[in-house]
Amino acid sequence: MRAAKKMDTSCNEKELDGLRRGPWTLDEDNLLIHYINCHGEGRWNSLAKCSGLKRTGKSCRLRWLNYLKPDVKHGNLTPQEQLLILELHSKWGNRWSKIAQHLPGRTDNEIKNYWRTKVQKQARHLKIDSNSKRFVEVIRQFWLPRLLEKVEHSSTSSFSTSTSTMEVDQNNSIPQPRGKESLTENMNSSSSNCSSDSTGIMLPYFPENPLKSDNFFVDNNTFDVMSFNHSNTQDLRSTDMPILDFQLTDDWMSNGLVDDTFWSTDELWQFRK
DNA sequence: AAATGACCCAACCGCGTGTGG
DNA sequence: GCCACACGCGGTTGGGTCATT
Repeated sequence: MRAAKKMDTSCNEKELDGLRRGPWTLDEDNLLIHYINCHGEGRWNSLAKCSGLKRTGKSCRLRWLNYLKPDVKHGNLTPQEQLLILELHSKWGNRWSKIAQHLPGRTDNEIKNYWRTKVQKQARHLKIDSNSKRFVEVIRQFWLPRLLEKVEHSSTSSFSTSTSTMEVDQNNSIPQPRGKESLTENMNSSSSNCSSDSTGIMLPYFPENPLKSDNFFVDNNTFDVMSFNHSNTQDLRSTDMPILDFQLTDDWMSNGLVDDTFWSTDELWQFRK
């Protein structure tokens, strides 16, 4: 475990005003877990004081929610989860906690790190602003079809249908993957809600503040990543996209790159020199 | 084997929001 | 309405690890 490695290094630990900072030790973790098991979580400042931890309430809360909480998943994001992140980010932007609500066991911090290290990295390589419509289009045209194939493959090999269907809290605002603004839906490029940018490419419509748009609130409560129309991915793959100076690697599409545990975005791009 | 740079992620910080007195 | 406090969110950073030269 990565944290365990860090626990060995106490040289970075700082103490300011009697409060410790930096990596958590095993003893601190155990103390926090034990205290929460006995008293429950919440009231973080008093928890920090009463537990005997020389940490701020904030630090305790973060450590618990992001790492120690039993239902926190550790390990690489599945293709299904990556697909969902791309989909939801296209709707909500950097609303990490909101996105995380729809990925059980994943934290906003983890999703945020994924976006910054994997997705934004690709945007940098392509010299495209990751928040631009153009990058959304790149994702829509190239990235999602591959992820869908990946999802499809993993669902037939190791995932059951139920694991690819994500239940969404009925009481919360619910994204509509099949809706007008769905990235995946717009892969069909036939949506009437597309707009055209200066390149003449049809772009999906994204309201400036999706949270205020009724279009994102739906009347069903199931997000089924398997329900997307996969048949068009072949068509998309053969579509000419002359606007960008890169191409997808053929290798990625071969069976050899299917990995049940993690899909590297690096496999997607092969840059022309 | 050593040096260097890139990558990754846990943790911190500042700020906004909600709540109770 | 105002204030203080607690909590949560999003952005950023520090440093350990990995890959490359």
